[in-house]
Amino acid sequence: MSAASLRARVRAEMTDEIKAVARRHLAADGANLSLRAVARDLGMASSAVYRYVASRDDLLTWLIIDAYDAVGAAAEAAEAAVDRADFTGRWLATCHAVREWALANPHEYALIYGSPVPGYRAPADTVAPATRVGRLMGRILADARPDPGEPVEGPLAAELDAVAAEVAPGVSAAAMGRGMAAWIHLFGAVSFELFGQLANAVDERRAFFDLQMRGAAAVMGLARAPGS
Amino acid sequence: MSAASLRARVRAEMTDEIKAVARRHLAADGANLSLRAVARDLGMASSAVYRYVASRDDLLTWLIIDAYDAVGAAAEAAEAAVDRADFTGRWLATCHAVREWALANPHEYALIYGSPVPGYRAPADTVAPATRVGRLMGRILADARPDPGEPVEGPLAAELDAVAAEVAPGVSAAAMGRGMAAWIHLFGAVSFELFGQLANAVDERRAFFDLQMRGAAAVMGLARAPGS
DNA sequence: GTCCGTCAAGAGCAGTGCTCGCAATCACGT
DNA sequence: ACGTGATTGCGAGCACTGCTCTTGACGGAC
Repeated sequence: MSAASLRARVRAEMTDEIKAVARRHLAADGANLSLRAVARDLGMASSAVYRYVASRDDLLTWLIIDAYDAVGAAAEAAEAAVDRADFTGRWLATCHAVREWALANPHEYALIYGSPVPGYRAPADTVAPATRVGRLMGRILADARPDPGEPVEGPLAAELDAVAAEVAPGVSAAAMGRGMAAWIHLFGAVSFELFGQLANAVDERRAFFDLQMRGAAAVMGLARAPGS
Repeated sequence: MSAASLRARVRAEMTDEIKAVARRHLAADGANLSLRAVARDLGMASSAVYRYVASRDDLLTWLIIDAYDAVGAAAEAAEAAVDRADFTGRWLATCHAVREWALANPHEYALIYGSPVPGYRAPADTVAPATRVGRLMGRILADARPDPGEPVEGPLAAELDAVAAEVAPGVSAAAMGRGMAAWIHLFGAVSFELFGQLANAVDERRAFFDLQMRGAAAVMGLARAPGS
């Protein structure tokens, strides 16, 4: 009948359902989700889900890939809504989108940007989606044509050039280094806020984050946003 | 006999021994250390260690406090060895000390700067040791008397002033904001390196980190290190 | 010398990831 | 149209976890 056999289609639906329930459990209980519990929620024996999921780590990998895709999509959507010439605006839209997604999905954020879960080794499937936000930032940086700055010395220069060639063509090694500083700054700020390092220090979370990311934009050498 | 009764002394020794074994297990297996396993290593029944440890979370809290103290001590020792007038040098010494401690004790680092372990709520005892590295950075910043910069607006300014009053007296809100940017940058960079976000991007880890932290020093407004 | 606090042990509960054999079912190829 | 074989689900079971409770024994304090 269909291109995919009925069996395969039912199987795909089943795996989707497992993923959905697992994501719900992840949101509720964090990374210590239990296969047995999702099996219970699905109304079937724990051993039955092993027909679809190779292991608990396998299930986590699915969720990790989905999470990377979700932040990436959120960031891209927010960035796309900004005037292409407003580089700082594009950068800030990206930052706030990432932060808001993280606040809305804290456990999923922790899954991808927190400490690796013990005994878990990230398979190769996860590296491609993981680069999505970085690539978006690279595009902004390349469009902004930042000041090349003083040349970087040593073997590091070649590596930064390689990174630039991959995500931000035409950007110098030094500017790429500053771009990665902003990248680190972004996820560092979100992680600190989410993981509680800002407790008892700053309550104006959004304003603080905004200040931080504007500073990062300046370091990167993005043009000042129109009307700010 | 002694000031502390014999009972209390034996008890203290026992808890120290438990902590030591637990730290060994943490280093080997990560945050999913099991009380039963450390009990086995100690040659006693799992139920016996509950005489000394209230719960697994309690044990984790001990290790967290120790870890905060250990990074703090490592950073302070490295920073103390640098000429007081060389602010950038003091900053870089702090950064590299933190990074090297983290590389040597990855699981302990993950415990304190990674995602919070699921279901674990950090007790109040952990907040004091947690500020140790931040306070050290504050002292460097205050000594460097950075440019006040443009005033920060809104309620955030008061919060930044309060933070400055606590860790870096005499520093303006804007400069404090830049100092916190460096703070975030430091731990963001270490976390990214340790948690695998730099994989397939940069191999010259130390040189990259050094470049990043020199950039952070510049952003903070520290004086350029003598002879660099 | 008795007494009571402290300690360690064992059994047990509820939960986990994961495996394996058995039974049923149901889409598919002939 | 039908037999069949792959696919699915189940239950029992293993080894493990955190944690509780009871029981027995040791030993310092009075």
